[in-house]
Amino acid sequence: MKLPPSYYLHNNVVEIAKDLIGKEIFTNIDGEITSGIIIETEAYAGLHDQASHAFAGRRTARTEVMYQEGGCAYVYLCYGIHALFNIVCNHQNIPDAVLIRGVKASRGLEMIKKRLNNTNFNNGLIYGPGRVTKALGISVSHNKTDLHGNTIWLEKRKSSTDDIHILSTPRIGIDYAGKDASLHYRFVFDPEKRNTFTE
DNA sequence: CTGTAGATCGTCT
DNA sequence: GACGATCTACAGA
Repeated sequence: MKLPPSYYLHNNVVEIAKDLIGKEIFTNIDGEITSGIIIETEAYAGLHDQASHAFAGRRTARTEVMYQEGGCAYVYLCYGIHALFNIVCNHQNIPDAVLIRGVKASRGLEMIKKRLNNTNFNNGLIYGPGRVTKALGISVSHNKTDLHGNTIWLEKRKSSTDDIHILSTPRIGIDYAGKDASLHYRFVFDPEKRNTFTE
């Protein structure tokens, strides 16, 4: 049920970001398997998106991962404290990525609680890119991890998500992006319908 | 409940 | 040398 390599090669990263809502992300950290169902994402459309680290072809040691073929992880440190997890998309040399901003805890609940220090568990609803990585045990050391391996991977679920319940809004915390700051590149599963995610 | 200061460090100028 | 795809705690109302 893992998402196939071709899934990440689609040339419209905005559609991928939307489609990722409802997929399940797994991590195996030191033998501890935890997972969460994706409920919030943001698309970063590489070359033509001022909000993207790779805007206008910026190519540095940090952004190099984004130019790899879709299907690997881009994890970087934000504000000196938080690891932010992105899924690299599209073909080689096209630096598209999707930021995972929220999940609903699914497998390994006790471990997830422990990682979150038993605070803000909120019935398993985890909002905020920094908290998602904390809950799943993802750190900057997982940068460039191949998403088809056995450390971090994504799976399809039986019940697909109904598009009607996916809302789009502008992205968060990117005021520096000028006109692109108003693009509806953020996708959220309707908070009022989130109970349909119950197993 | 709303608003804001402080934490903390890699990355780019 | 400045700042960020953030989060938390705490102050004040």
